[in-house]
Amino acid sequence: MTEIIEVAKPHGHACGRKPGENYCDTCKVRSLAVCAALGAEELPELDSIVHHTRADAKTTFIHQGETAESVFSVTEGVVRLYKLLSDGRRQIIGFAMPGDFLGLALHNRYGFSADAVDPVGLCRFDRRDFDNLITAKPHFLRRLHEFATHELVIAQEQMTLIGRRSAEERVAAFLIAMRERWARIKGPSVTIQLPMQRIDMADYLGLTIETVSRTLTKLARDGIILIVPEAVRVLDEKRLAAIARS
Amino acid sequence: MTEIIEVAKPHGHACGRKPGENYCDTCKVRSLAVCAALGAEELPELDSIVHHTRADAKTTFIHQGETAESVFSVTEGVVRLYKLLSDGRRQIIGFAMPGDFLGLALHNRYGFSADAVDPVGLCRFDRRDFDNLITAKPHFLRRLHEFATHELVIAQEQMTLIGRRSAEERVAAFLIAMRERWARIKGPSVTIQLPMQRIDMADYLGLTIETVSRTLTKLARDGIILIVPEAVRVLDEKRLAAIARS
DNA sequence: CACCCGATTTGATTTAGAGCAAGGACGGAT
DNA sequence: ATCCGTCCTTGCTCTAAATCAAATCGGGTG
Repeated sequence: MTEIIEVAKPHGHACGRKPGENYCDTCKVRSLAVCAALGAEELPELDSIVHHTRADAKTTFIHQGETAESVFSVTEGVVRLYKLLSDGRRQIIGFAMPGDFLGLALHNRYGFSADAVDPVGLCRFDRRDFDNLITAKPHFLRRLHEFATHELVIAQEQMTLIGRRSAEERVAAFLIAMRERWARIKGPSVTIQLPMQRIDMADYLGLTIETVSRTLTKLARDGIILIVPEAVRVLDEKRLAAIARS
Repeated sequence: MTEIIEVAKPHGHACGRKPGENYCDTCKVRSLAVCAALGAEELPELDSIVHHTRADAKTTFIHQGETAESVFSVTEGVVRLYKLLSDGRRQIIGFAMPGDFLGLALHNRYGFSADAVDPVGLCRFDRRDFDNLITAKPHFLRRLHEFATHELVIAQEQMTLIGRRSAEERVAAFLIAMRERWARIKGPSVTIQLPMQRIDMADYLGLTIETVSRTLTKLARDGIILIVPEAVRVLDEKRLAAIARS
């Protein structure tokens, strides 16, 4: 029942805030997020409808089937998005990271649930407000559309991964994808942060926790990676990529 | 090497065509397609950039990896969209039917191939022209974005289907999905047209041809469906839905 | 009509990964 | 330091679906 915590704003919108003084100005992930479509002069408009919130690790802040009243942009931390079947089987449809937008794939109700893997920072938008912004700013809609088509590309690649590739290929491809995503946010590194649990990787890759564990162990035994807490270190980039490419 | 055939237009755009006289006016699937976003007075603009084409059964008209110079709207027939791995494994990422749009999930190059399952009618647009139209008409972009988010919802459901459901559940869900799609186009029917081959269903569902065949045979033996050439007849809707729902 | 060829079905066997059951590692609470 | 709970790993067994191998069906063609 834990819900997300709405962070109080030091300056209300209607108060005497000086022009240019807003959160979005100093946002570290603005250039990655949908917000990058808006110029500096438009930021106050964005700032006036954004609600800065946080979600504690392990809390669910989007519930599959509920009326979709908000959309979110992730500023910090990692979110897992998943679908649940009636008998408890789960498919993780994606991990959202800083700069990612949540709320593309929805109609009136959320088609998935979302929870914080670690402590997460979010910009929440009322769907109505967000819709008005889209209508007023076609270039913003365009950016959103680019995000949607990019998500679609990722989803189709994931279908191929799950439908046609072996456990080892899936795990290797996952590691490389995570590495590239972190690189965009934090810059390149041989250490791939994996804040999610093994079961999350399994539910993302259409495998079981045991298979993921065994596969990582095998990659480590083969000298391709080194398993460390919350991460893996890449030892043999070439071979890892070769496995992922199939 | 067979390429799509560009159909000659009886009226060139620059010629003395009377206002209101264009293909889109009489298009049977306009209300289903992206084109529905444009009012009657805007149709000539659409008509001026559309190229009516056909693709014979079995011909490939989008090649994965090639520069994406066109986007398409399907007016007739069924198209299979797929990704190929270097060793020949194939994942069909979707079947496009009349009203569907091809060209959402692309950047500079096509990320998938497409070929005609049966004879297909297509509206082809030059990407540049299409882009100009989008820029000029925000409501058209909006419609396109709705198509993209809808595709994304479908893709995420497919991920769940492939990643977490049994062969029988996959086949049952596929049959029901096909039935609903035909219903939108042609109206409801107990006969589900299946113009694609077993191997296409298999590659769509992440299974093998033998498993698809056996599963259909089992559904038929259980009195849930009747297998007929190019289609199946639904005999027990309730049980079919129950299997698909999991 | 007989033949051919591709698609599909069916049967027999194998296997990748699932499922089950212990251990082990690690972090937080007492 | 010890206990406890969660997560992760490992070993063993089982099974759903893959793979291999024939039939069988059906539509076109000479």
